Amino acid sequence: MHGVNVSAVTSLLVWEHVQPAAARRLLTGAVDAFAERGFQATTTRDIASRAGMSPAALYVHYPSKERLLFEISLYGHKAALEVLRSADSGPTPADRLRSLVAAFTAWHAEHHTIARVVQYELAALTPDHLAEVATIRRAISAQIEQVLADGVRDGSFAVSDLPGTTLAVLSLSIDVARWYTPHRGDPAALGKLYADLAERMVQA
Amino acid sequence: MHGVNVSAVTSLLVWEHVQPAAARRLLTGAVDAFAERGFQATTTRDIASRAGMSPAALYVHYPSKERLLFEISLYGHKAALEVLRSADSGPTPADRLRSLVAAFTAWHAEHHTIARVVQYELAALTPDHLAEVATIRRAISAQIEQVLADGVRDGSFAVSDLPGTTLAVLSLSIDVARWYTPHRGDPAALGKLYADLAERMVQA
DNA sequence: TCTCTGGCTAAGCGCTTGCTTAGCTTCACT
DNA sequence: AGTGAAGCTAAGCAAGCGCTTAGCCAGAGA
Repeated sequence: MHGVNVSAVTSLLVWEHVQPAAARRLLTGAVDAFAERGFQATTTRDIASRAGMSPAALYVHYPSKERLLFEISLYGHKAALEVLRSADSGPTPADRLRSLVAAFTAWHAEHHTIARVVQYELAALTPDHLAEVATIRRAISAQIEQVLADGVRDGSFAVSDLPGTTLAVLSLSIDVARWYTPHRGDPAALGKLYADLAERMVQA
Repeated sequence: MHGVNVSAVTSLLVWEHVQPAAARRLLTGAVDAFAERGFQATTTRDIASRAGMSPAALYVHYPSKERLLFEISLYGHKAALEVLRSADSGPTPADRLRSLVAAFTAWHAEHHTIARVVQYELAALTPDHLAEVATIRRAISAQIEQVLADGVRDGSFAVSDLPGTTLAVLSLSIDVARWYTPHRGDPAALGKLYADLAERMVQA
């Protein structure tokens, strides 16, 4: 019933590290299902059938449905943080901010199914798993806050409320995961627009 | 088990039009539960027990769990649009934008439980109910887009991508529903901050 | 006083859920 | 050829789901 679709094809590269292939098919199926319907509305039978397997096969590779969610959420958070870390470059705070926002926004558009799970399914994680993921989330916002602080210090940014503005900049990119679909334009172009808007939000 | 809490107290004024009182208690219980766990993870038994009733009592007042969601979502959307309409005033587009963003943001903070249901539970509505709510959503974004267009026309705003910027301004406020909790500060102060940020995003 | 209506509960129905069990097949390695 | 592990399926279990049924009770109207 479920053939190879665009999302599964892109995911092939993203989830290359997941072995064996059957475990990866279950995982990409779960990403699509969780993004589409949410964790609670997704059944293990749905996930298994997207991977072309019987329901029981899921438990050969993952001990529970929640563990599948955690695997996705953890990797997604790590990927998002990595995107920010490698984008944080440029001669001035303004350049760095533009680069950060462009990359973070484009990632949320490009990987909007993963991003949807990362941003909106936290409540379904166990307390332990949530705590692990929360650590990465703090690192993500710290990355933005640092650039804003650097810009304030050298006088290129005028920010009255640093934590509040950090959250606002993050919100801009994160909310992309809520509404983005491929027909809404090129992720890179969206990233440029948002980089522009973010810069104007803070520049002195 | 569930006593009168802050949320229920505030909701008393908001949901005054829902009669009889038992139907209102079910509705406010559902708002809290849906906001906390999401629609799919909320059971009719949970909603009923928050209202201090047996599970079957829910069906005396509402024909289904989805109908309860629709009632909340429809009223929430209407309230959000009303907030925007009555805030759209001021001599210049910049004044109007500031007023709109401040009010819309403060509403999402003040009524963050309702807002959470409004913004993040659309997928659980039936197609018919979703269509009805989508009409209001279009009116909401049209309200923002109009002010931006007016500012562009009189030269006070510089906006390269009107629909994209409209969406970004909306995102700023909407995402508040995702992270806001009462200990994160005064809704009005947050509204002022966001009004400031939005104005800077677009001003020429 | 009797009856009707609105609001409620106890019990439970049919179904779906996450997950388990038992067992089959394939295949690398000896 | 024989063995063990890995990967899978058919079948099904206990629990929980949304919702229904049957009936109780208080209070208003005749």
